[in-house]
Amino acid sequence: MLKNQNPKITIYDVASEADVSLATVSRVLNYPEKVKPETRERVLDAINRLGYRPNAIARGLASRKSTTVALIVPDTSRASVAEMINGVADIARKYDYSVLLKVTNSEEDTEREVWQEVLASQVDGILYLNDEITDENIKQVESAMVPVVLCNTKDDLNRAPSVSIDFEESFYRATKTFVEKGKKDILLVSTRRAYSVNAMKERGFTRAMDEAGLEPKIIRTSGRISVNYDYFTDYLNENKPEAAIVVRDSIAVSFINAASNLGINVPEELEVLGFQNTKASKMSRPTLSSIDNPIYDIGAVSMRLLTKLMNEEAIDDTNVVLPHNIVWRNSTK
Amino acid sequence: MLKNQNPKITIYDVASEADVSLATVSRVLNYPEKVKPETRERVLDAINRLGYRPNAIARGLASRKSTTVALIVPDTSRASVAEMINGVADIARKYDYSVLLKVTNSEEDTEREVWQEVLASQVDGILYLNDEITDENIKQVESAMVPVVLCNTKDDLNRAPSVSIDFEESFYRATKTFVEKGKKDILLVSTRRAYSVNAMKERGFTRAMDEAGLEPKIIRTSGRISVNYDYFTDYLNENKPEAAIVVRDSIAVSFINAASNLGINVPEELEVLGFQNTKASKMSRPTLSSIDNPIYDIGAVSMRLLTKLMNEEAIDDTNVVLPHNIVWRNSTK
DNA sequence: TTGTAAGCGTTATCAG
DNA sequence: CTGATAACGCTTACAA
Repeated sequence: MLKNQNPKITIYDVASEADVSLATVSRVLNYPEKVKPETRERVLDAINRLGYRPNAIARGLASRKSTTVALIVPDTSRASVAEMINGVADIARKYDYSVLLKVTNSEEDTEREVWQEVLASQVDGILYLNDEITDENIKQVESAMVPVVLCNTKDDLNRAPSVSIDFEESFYRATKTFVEKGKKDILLVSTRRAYSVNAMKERGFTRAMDEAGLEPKIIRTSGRISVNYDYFTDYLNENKPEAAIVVRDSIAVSFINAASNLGINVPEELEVLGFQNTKASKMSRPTLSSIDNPIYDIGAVSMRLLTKLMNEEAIDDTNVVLPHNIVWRNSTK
Repeated sequence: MLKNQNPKITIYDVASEADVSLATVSRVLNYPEKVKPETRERVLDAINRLGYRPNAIARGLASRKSTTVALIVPDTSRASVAEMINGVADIARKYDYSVLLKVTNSEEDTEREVWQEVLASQVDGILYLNDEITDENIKQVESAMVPVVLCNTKDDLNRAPSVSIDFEESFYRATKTFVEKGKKDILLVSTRRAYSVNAMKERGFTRAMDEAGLEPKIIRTSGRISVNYDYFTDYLNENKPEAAIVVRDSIAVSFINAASNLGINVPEELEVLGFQNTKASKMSRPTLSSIDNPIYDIGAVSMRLLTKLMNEEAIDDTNVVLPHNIVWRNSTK
């Protein structure tokens, strides 16, 4: 690290080097077409020679735009959020936006703080990524002075722009697939915590079961791997479902492992379908069939939508629903 | 989103509300002890009443500090980087730093661009997270005008501050454990791409094998799950190692799956040890023993080290080596 | 097409 | 302990 060296060169240095005023330098940077080609060349030359890079902060202050967006996430270690971040980052780079990362750890206090910080930080837009949208969140979104996009979630009432698949429909269709195969005893494995997206999944499941005149059985677990395993073992000792649809791949893998350990043959006696299509689905044995949630695309499309909102471009629908499909592997027949 | 509403309130508004000069407001924010308690109260009151939040950008321009660090990562979807980001984010928040996330996609061009952007963005420090440190990287580090910390990697020559475990030692010790159990035919499964950290792991393995007078067998695979699986199947048809140490958990799981599929009993006939101790190790069957790389801590400690560097605090050693241990599960005896 | 000058919202240096 | 006032490095009318 070179300190006190490489004295920061500013727009003034470039101006005098190119023998123009600083306004002209600024123009070639922002509106090159407004500058006569020759002088433009001269300025560009000077910029290269000096290795000048405009100070993003000064630029932000003067233009009242930071070309930065905040990305608020609960926890980066969940496979679903990590891959989404890649999508966001790629598109952000493409449109020359910087990404300020804020991790809330799913704690309400932290989340409130984070919103405050974000508003103070002068970002031009916000990407909010969470499994759960509360009314407080919606208020936060509405009171923000910049556009906000919800990624991978959706407010039931469409009060905020969002990008996700149709969770309810995906579980409805998945359930129907099993119904059509003649399964009667179909189980939905959901989470204890009432994530609003899981509520949508449950609705899709229940609707399909109701339509088929079958009883919609739902069990709810915590998220921890070891706890789940024991819980599933107990459950499967008492019950013999023919098929199970699980709201998260990692939970589905625990479910399969518990079943296998009890000598229940997957998929012959019990078919299992996960959700998300993460790497875990390929590593499990048998490999896990899974509803594919196009998470990278969701990140990318969210960021793109946000750029449109920030530029006040016309948009037909601010609630984007991406298509999804089911990847069939060996945990189903 | 409320636009053109909630007119941005500035330090001037607070000043007049509290009937002091803006300088005083600035002081209560930055050096509260330099302000008489009564006026301080008055100002604080005004701040609350108005809901004032200092504009981070203006502050950055005036103070020539952004209280922002850049976090450069190759790809967020790798389990190891995602969890590290959590560690970085937690400590950054604790010290009131913002985190600018830059994803390079492991592409050299993007990486070069990213360094340029980062230098222009006036961050106060840089966290560089990659499996591979090239000489070009070291040059970039050295030419940066702000401190840089390498996370989860290490330059052989200690030319840059870093935080990681002792990769070589961890593999040396792991190998020795197998040697002491009487294994002779021990295999190291590494990657084709010559990541410098994997080179260190290989050195540790080779040293332990050499000391024991055993032949250090190393195979190298690509990173893709399906390709690996076939490759391992072929290999295990021809060879019957007694133990395998694998440079990454996900690869280790593929290796176990390939072995199991061939009827090779893990751990009875073949013991397998992974590296990283990710969630995958608990989901695999048999569960995977793994060298635990304390990745969250590495992120946290890196960020902490960076804060010290940025504040020019005295530091005894800028190359931090964190302890590690091995978690034994069912893929070993 | 280019230059001048007034901000942008803070911090920081000096007086007082 | 507090108040003026000059930066910070850039964008953007407005003039020329």
